Amino acid sequence: MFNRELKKGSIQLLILALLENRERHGYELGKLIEARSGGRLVFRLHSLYPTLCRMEEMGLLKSRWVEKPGTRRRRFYRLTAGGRRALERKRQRWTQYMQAVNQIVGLDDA
Amino acid sequence: MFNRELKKGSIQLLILALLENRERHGYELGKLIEARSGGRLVFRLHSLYPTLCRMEEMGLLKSRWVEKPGTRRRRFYRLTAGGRRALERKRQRWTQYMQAVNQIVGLDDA
DNA sequence: CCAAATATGTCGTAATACGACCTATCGGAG
DNA sequence: CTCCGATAGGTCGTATTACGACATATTTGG
Repeated sequence: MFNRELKKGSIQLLILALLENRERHGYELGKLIEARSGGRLVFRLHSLYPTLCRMEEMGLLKSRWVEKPGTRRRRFYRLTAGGRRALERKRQRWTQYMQAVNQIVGLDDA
Repeated sequence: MFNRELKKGSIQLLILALLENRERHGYELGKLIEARSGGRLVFRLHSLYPTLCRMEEMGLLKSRWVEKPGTRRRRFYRLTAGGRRALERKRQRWTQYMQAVNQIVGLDDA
């Protein structure tokens, strides 16, 4: 629904926020973003996986494989200490960015 | 100040909004964005010029050279009818996008 | 006279979301 | 039983786009 370029830069914030309280796997993250935005914000799964990989390399996430009989294997991600700090930083940046754009575009409140 | 990726996708909205009521030239647009965001949002001029060019090709803007004695030549841009429609569309998209992200990230209001 | 601000532009790079494509398992409908 | 959709993970190449480096020219102020 949204412009591809508009979505750039927010995906990491979204992932970090969804992992704040519990560990989740990639597919779940994609579905959650779609559900919580009322279907308006959709990230393709094949966009999420490379991003998760990158974020693990950056030290923001830690993953582990979980294999249970009766279910397919899943890779669960959880926040590291660095990821938690990044979440706070990105939340602030996002808020300030929103305010800056709104000030110029002439939207007082969303 | 902001992440490069975060800024992608909003520059066209900003330009269209600033041109809503009067024509302006490129340098002025850059300075205005910086000033109105309190210096927080800065787009380099050499990012603006190609964007303005693209937007003119897309039919959103119309430009004209203005040469006055005593000043350098400037290229002024103004909105076309299509640009005006694009502004409304992008304003709505931006608002909805903001709401979707905030819903997931857990920010109630900016 | 020289520096800074004004004013516009080109070229190559990096980041990243997506489309196309691939693999595999599970539950339910036919 | 078979096929399909949902679940679950992944690779590779492409398009978009903001930026850094670089180039150019004029005007104003110290």
